[in-house]
Amino acid sequence: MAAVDLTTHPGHLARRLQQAHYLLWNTMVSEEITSPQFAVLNALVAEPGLDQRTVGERVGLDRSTIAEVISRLGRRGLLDKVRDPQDGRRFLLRLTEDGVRTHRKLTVRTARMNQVFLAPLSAEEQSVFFDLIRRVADAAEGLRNPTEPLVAQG
Amino acid sequence: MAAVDLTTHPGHLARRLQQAHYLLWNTMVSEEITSPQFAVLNALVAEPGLDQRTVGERVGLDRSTIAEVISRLGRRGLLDKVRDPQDGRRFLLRLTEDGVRTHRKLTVRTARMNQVFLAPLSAEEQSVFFDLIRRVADAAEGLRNPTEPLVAQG
DNA sequence: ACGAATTAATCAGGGCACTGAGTATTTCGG
DNA sequence: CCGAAATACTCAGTGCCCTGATTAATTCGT
Repeated sequence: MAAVDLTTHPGHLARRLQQAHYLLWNTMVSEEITSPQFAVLNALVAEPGLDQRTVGERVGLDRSTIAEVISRLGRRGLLDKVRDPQDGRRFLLRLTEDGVRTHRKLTVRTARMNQVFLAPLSAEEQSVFFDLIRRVADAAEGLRNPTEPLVAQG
Repeated sequence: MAAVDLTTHPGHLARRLQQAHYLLWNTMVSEEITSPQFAVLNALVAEPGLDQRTVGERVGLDRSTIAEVISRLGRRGLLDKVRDPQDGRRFLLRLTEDGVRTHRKLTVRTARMNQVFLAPLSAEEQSVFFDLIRRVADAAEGLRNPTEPLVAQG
């Protein structure tokens, strides 16, 4: 009797959206490389030689998850991991030839997939879609991440 | 050099949105009961006596995941599982007293959390947010789910 | 009535995501 | 210089999410 309507719950919608994306990715992009894995490849194309923690920060994966993802990409021979001679705690990451090739190939397919995924929305709606999700996600991230006391000094 | 901008990738945004939601849920709603678990409780408040597969359908969880979630809720004593006397393949699910109480308690907290989560958006923006996400998710689901050949027989 | 197809649930296996605890290395304070 | 704090990474544990294969029960066609 006191059941709520989940279609007005942003968390439920976010989960369903991600599931839908997962499915489409699998059929249109790759069954081997996942979307988070592609995000890591992409980060290392943009900034080769990043360490593990920073890559995680760039793509939004915590320390444990990024370790697993990188381990899988390493096993597939898509990236190399070398200890930083300057700082023995860090591992520096760099794509292999194969990693770069894979990233290039998937970039094309991903673009196609995004078009299909967003096809139900007009161009303006797509911009709004990005804007609204980004604002909600950023704000919620900010709640957890006290980015300095936020004082307006001056 | 050929790196793409992930903030224009709906899949990446969907993942970040869900992560943000996960965090907020943990701090504002419950550390014990997860959002998918709440969805299952909610489905059984609306329709007591559903079988496992149907609950999964209602909340958007596949056969394997729904089995795990239900097993956890059962272990916590929030629902009962009895074999359907009419059809020995099915298990009929029903919340316990404790399950109903838990659902009621979390319903209140969830509403509060949704307000905080959506606070960055105006009321109209929130409607648009729901509408756009729902349309994209539904369309993508439809791609995978050929809802009958769609013939207009006359 | 009886074998074949269908259906509900389970199991094995891979991947994502988080927390808390532990290890190794560097940095900082006295 | 040396011990304490900070930092990068690893490990153990829990939970979500999917696929493909298997098992048990029902239904359907002949």
